Amino acid sequence: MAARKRQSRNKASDGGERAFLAAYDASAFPHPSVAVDVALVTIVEGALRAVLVRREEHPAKGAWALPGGFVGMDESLDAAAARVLATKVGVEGVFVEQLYTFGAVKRDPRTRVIAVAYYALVHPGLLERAPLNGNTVLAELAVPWRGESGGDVGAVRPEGGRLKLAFDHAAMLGLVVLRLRGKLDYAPIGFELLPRHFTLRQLQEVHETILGKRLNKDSFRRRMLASGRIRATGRREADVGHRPAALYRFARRTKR
Amino acid sequence: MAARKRQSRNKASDGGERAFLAAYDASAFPHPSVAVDVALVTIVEGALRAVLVRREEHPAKGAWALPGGFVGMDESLDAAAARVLATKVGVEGVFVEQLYTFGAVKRDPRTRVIAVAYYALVHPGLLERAPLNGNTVLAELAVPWRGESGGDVGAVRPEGGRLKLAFDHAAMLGLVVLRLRGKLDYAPIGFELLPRHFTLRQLQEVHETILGKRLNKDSFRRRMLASGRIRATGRREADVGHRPAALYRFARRTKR
DNA sequence: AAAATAGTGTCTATGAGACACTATAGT
DNA sequence: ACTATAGTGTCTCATAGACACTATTTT
Repeated sequence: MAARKRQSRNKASDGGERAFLAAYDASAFPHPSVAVDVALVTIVEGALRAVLVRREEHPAKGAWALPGGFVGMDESLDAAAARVLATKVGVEGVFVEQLYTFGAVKRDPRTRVIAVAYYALVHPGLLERAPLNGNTVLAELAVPWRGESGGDVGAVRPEGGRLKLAFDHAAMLGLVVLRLRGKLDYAPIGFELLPRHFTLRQLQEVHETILGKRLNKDSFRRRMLASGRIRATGRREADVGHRPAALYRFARRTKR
Repeated sequence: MAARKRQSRNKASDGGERAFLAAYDASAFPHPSVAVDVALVTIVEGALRAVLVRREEHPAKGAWALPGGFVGMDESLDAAAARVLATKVGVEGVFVEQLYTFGAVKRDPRTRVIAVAYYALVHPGLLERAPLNGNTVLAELAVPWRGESGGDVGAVRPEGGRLKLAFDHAAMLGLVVLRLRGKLDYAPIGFELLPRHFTLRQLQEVHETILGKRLNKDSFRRRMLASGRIRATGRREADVGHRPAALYRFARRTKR
């Protein structure tokens, strides 16, 4: 396919199938750019946070954006998302899932850019080596709606101060929260935000943070223990100033 | 990083924003093609069906594909999906929702094509004027898995005979079924597949078809009546050979 | 011993499934 | 009158929420 592109650039071409295939030459008519934007989400101090990068160039210069990049011609979308995480945030091997594709014509003023949004979940301990300097911040998410209403989600500096979000990234973050809330009960989302061993209390706090509401302790314990998705490690937490809780780990298989 | 490409094209250039914007010239480096593929789904005789079109050209010539088309430079993704439905199937104003974006490098052998998959729901009565000739068929979906396992979904001619699906369209249809099953209880999906007025029995049959399993009649009635999403019209069905059922209609607002 | 949270047992409210029964159309 | 399905009433079972109580660690 790449070989055929040469023909239209060096306008040598004839009839038959070769001509047909040349019609699909990528440069024969204009194509949109395709980018991936990845919301790398974690939980710190009982609040959802996401990595944002300040834009140093036009458009939306000075605004804050999700880490992103253009999709290479020989790179799958999933691979592009993983590359963005690895090169821009220094994170690898974490949970990543495609979210939604944003394709409004004017979403990027410079040219047509179709953005495939992804989200990734990570335990905050894994972000310690991430380059959180002046250009990159682990912003706290401000969700101005309850339940599964949906809508834009804002970003605030941990020490305070609202961040202006670039393009449609407030909508992307809104969809991330909506997706997390929707899938929390069905998919192993909570575990991705915790260290390998965790207590039921920690897991409940993660669920409460994602859902934005308090949960019943007794019912939560029963549901989790009955779900078959967690397994006791036999160990307990230490140095906690009260009765130590049992430590659990995520069990890959849902045994039914 | 893309800023460096500017010299390759418009070599007349100065500092400042103009030069910067020129760097994003769409033809400065190769872009993938972006297409939309739309699964137009309906229910006939207790089975899910989708419109498929036979490919008359390479690649995958002779195989059956979802109606699709390339996204125009001045056309949003949603608009492209609506255009495909209108021009290729003659259907307008129906429920359409984005599903997933398929971006494997080799999914289309001719060149790089990223496909944004959509699904649409329609009552079969609306397809009567659709061009269902030799090139277009309303294929029955064959779901080889239960529940929410997921996986490829096949297509069968209504009169029998398996259809070979082009590209990754079996995976797209699989995701459609998975999405329908997942959203059935939360979103107004069932109503889109029924005429304006319907009986509870018809609604239950739609749910059973989507879920691929039988439902409890009593519980289904109670759930639907308590959901606040349907409203009695006061009318009843006629000419049914037994006690006629009350007709309901979809109530837009969920009153809680 | 005091403080603090972990963990258990039990009661209640709610909703799904099951079943029996009554209602009402066409034939 | 018969048939077939609509629609109602009630019982049971499973699960979530609420509450009371016991257990176990650090200070």
